[in-house]
Formats: sequence, structure tokens, C-alpha cells
Amino acid sequence: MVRVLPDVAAIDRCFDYLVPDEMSDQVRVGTIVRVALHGRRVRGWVVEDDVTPAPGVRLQPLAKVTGWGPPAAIVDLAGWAAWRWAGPRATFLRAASPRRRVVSLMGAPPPPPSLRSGQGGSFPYGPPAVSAGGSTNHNQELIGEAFANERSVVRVPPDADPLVFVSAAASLGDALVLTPSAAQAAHLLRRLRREGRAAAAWPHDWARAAAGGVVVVGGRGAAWAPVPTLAAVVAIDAHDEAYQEERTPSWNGWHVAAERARRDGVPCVALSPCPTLESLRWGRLLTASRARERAGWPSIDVVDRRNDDPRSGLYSERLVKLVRSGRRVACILNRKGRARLLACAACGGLARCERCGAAAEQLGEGLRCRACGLERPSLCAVCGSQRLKVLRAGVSRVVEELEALVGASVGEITGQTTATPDTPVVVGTEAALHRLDELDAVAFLDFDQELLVPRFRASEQALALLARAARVVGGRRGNILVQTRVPDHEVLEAAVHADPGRLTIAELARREALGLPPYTVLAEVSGPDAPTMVASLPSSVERMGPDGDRWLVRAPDHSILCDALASVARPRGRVRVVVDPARS
DNA sequence: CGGACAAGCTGA
DNA sequence: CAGCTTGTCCGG
Repeated sequence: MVRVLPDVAAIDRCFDYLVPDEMSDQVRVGTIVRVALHGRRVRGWVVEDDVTPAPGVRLQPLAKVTGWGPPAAIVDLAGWAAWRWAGPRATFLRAASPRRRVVSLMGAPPPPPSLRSGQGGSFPYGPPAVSAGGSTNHNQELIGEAFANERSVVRVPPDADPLVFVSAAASLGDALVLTPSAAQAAHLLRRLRREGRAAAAWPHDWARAAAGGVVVVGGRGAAWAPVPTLAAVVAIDAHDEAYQEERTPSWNGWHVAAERARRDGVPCVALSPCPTLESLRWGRLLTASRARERAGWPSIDVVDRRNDDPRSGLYSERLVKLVRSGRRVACILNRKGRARLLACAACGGLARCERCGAAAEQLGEGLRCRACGLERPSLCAVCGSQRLKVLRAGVSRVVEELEALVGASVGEITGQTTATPDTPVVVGTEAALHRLDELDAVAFLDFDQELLVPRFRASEQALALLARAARVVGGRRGNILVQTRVPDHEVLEAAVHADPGRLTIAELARREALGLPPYTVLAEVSGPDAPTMVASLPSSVERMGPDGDRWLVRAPDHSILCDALASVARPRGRVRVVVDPARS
């Protein structure tokens, strides 16, 4: 008899079934099965075997064995994640299961014995990494030390090649390597295979990973890969917010992988040019040499705009010179559309919505309210003038203005655009930094928007943006231009001096004073039934809010926070809980 | 989630 | 009071 968790998000509950004799050799903890439940057949996972039957319940047999599922250790890990991110277990088991049915692990041949290391013990490197180019000059000491610790945060400059760390992990045995995006994972995988490593892509090579003898590479989901004997974990760019699942439960891939490493007692290495404060609290910080770090950040040109003529708009003299230089430049502005804020050129009044009073933005020829979406023709609601001036330009508007300044065509990239423009000058939102590479320079037109946004992680996120830009311009070879009215902000100081530690110190003090992470932990509770849930939380947690329909719950650590969240009955479907919200 | 069943609303 | 909608309950 086995206990089965149905793959139905709303049923976070197990049911017992009989195992027919002919299935018994295929059924163990993790196996994916089909079961009859309440008059229908649903998928589910065996989460316990050899269950003693509860008296007085007539059991149904398993309807079918579908195939391989996550190993027992991962089933257990899913239980932990359900607690840690206050979500149903089924979500995590789904994340850990193969996309297509796996009937046998055969056909996933193990790699040649020469590459199967992982006998444990000291730290011999495997086949020496063939260094192409000069970016693999980390000293061996740093790598050795990283894997000698259980939890290391290795701060490397933005242009550092993570491959040496990945190879070192692979030399220890079956390693798990996480990257923020699937594209980065695919690239890394190709390079590992070129190096002669047996490597499996998550989630495509699920069965190969389960068979063992490979290093598994993937995005955040790879944290759930069925590696039989884990030897090490590496998270590349561990600061990246892409590790966090956007949908609830919003689990974090590298936190899951780190928990796995902890459970198995193997090293976990988080690489980042700008480690988060939370990661620094989690692990021991190791840094590249000062000289190496300084050499790996580009030159950062901070343009102090405090005394510039406001009529020069988003374009300082240095910016104009840069875009006219003929070099490949991306101008970054995190505002989509043409104009996000307008004023009447005649009476000076702001363009606002007639219905709700919120700011109206330019949309085609007319205006649209940014809050309620009401559209109206482009004229002043107060005096009727048709002349409106742009107070806050968006990307599309900047494209037009830069084309006039450069005298050539300028491309545009936002999250929605699909084609990559081939013009030397490109304007875009942050998305442009993920889509372009090998630029000569990146210019942040209004960096204050990043620095001053009212979110407690704003500074860290702003530095991460600069690190991202630094990588896109190829480290030291490129340039970053930053227009700001806060030129002495710690974020800019840290980037200019290639010393993220400067931000760490300032930010830690601020967070401690305000009782914010990493000194505390937060969860966001929202939705129609949030008040009910918040009201029934135990007094071990602090409640803050509401802000609209959002509440913040604060506790000294995850054990208290998650226990508190788990202790209250959840009104189904009507409340959303986000543990460790990225923005707040 | 999705079926079962009860309670409430409507119209003839 | 049939016929339909809406809400609540519960699953082996």
C-alpha cells in the first residue's frame, strides 16, 4: 500500500492506494502514477510506501504506473520547499518531474569511466580546463577555497568566466550547475561538452541526470534535477532575480539547490559580481584580488546632471558625443511608450485623467490614463490647448529624439519587441541588456529612476543592472555612462571603484536600522482574503499594512515566518503569499 | 481541481 | 415547483 499526492494544486493532501502485484516492482517513492479520485483519474506521486492501512477505509488500486519521478530525497525536498515558500507540495513535485514520461533510465548511457570522478576526498582538478582567452585567470587558490567550504559566496568581476568554477565542481563528481536563464545554461553546456565533460541539460536530459555520472546544467528548475549522488552545487550570478519563480509559490532556484547541498553535506558555491546581502549572510565571502576585480569592471562615466539646463532633457553633452561617435551604444531607460507624463504648454497643467485624476500617458495620437485606461484626445483638459510638452519621455519618444540628434536610424528594444535592431545606437528598457551583446558602451539615461525607486532592494538591484551592463560591454574594454543627479550615491561609488563591498557596508547599516532583510525575513500577503489570513497569524510575526490589499509579514528568521504561515488555514484561492518578495 | 448536492432565485 | 444559478464540501 502506498500514499499518493494527487497532481491537483487545490488538493494538498495524500490518499492511500493498493499496489497491484504486477506493479509492485515499478513503484517506489517518487514514482508517477494515475489514480482514481472522486470519480476521475488524476496523476500523482507516490510519496510514501509500505503504508499501514487506516482501518475502515476501502482502498482503490493504483490505476496505472506512468513512469519515473523524482527520487525520494527530492520528494522530501519538495516538502521542505512547500513549507519554505508556503505553497502546495504538488507544485514542487511537478517542477521536479520529467516533462515527458520516462519509462526507463536505459538509453541514457553513462559517460566513459575516465570522466566519472567523484570519489570524494581532496580537491584534484579533473581534466585541465583548456583556457581560451585570458578570462580564466582566477587563481587556483580561490577556486580551491570555494569548494573547501560548505557555503561560499565568490565575488568575481562581471567579465569573469564561470567555466573554471563549473569545471572544478564537475571534477568532484555529479554537480548541479544553475544559471539565471535557459540560454546561459545552453551556452555553458556546449562549452562543457567541448571540454569533454559528460553534461546533461535540464529539463531535456532528465533521464540522463537520473542515471548519474553527469554534470547537470540548467536554469532555476535544474535545482530539482534527479542527481543520484550530488557532489557540488554552483549557482552562477546568484544575485539574479530570475532565480525566483514569478508565479506563486515563488520559490528561488538557487535557494533550493543550496538546501540540497546542505542536506547532502556537499559544497555550494554562489558566484556573483554583486552578491546580495542575504547571500552574504548565508555563506562565506571570497573575493578575487583587488587588482583582478578592478580590471574586470569597465570605466564608468558618471554624468552629474544637477546643474544641467533642464531643456537638455535626457541628453547631456557627453551622451550626445557618445551616440554620435559611431560606436555601438545601448541607451537604457526603464520607461516604455512615448511619453509617461505630459503638461500643457499654454497653462502648465499636468495631463491627467478626467475620471480618476491619475497621470495620462501618450498613446499614438491621443492620451490614456495610466491607472484606469480611459482614453481621450490629446489636448489640455483645463484650457483646451493642443500643445502638450513631454515631461517624462518613454523609450519610443527617445528613439525619435536620438534619431534627430544622431542623424541616423535608431533601434528600439523593449520586453515586447522580437527583432534585434542592427543600428549602432539602440534605445531600450532593461530588456535590451539581456538581448544585446558585444556593445561598446551602455548609457543609462535616467539612472535616478533605479536608485530612488521606493523598494528596499533598489540599491542592490541598481548595482546588478550596472554589473549586467558591464558584462554586455565586455568588462574593461567597454564604457558605461550614467546620467544622474545623485553622483555620489554608494551604488555609483561601488561601481566606479569596482568595489561592491562599498555598497554592502552602507546598505547593511541601513537594513539593520530599518529591520529589513537580511536582519529579518518578509512575506507579502495579498488578495481578497488577505485580511482574514493576516488576522489569524500568530503573534510570533509582525504584521505591517495594509498598503492597498497588500500586507507585509515580518519575522526574525524563516523558521518563525514559515511556521507562522503554515499554522493558519488558508482560504482557498483567494489569497496570495510571497515569501521573500523581490520588491517591497 | 471538478463533481455532487443543497440552498436560493425566478418565472409561470 | 421545475429549472437554473451559486456556494460549499470533499476526495482513498
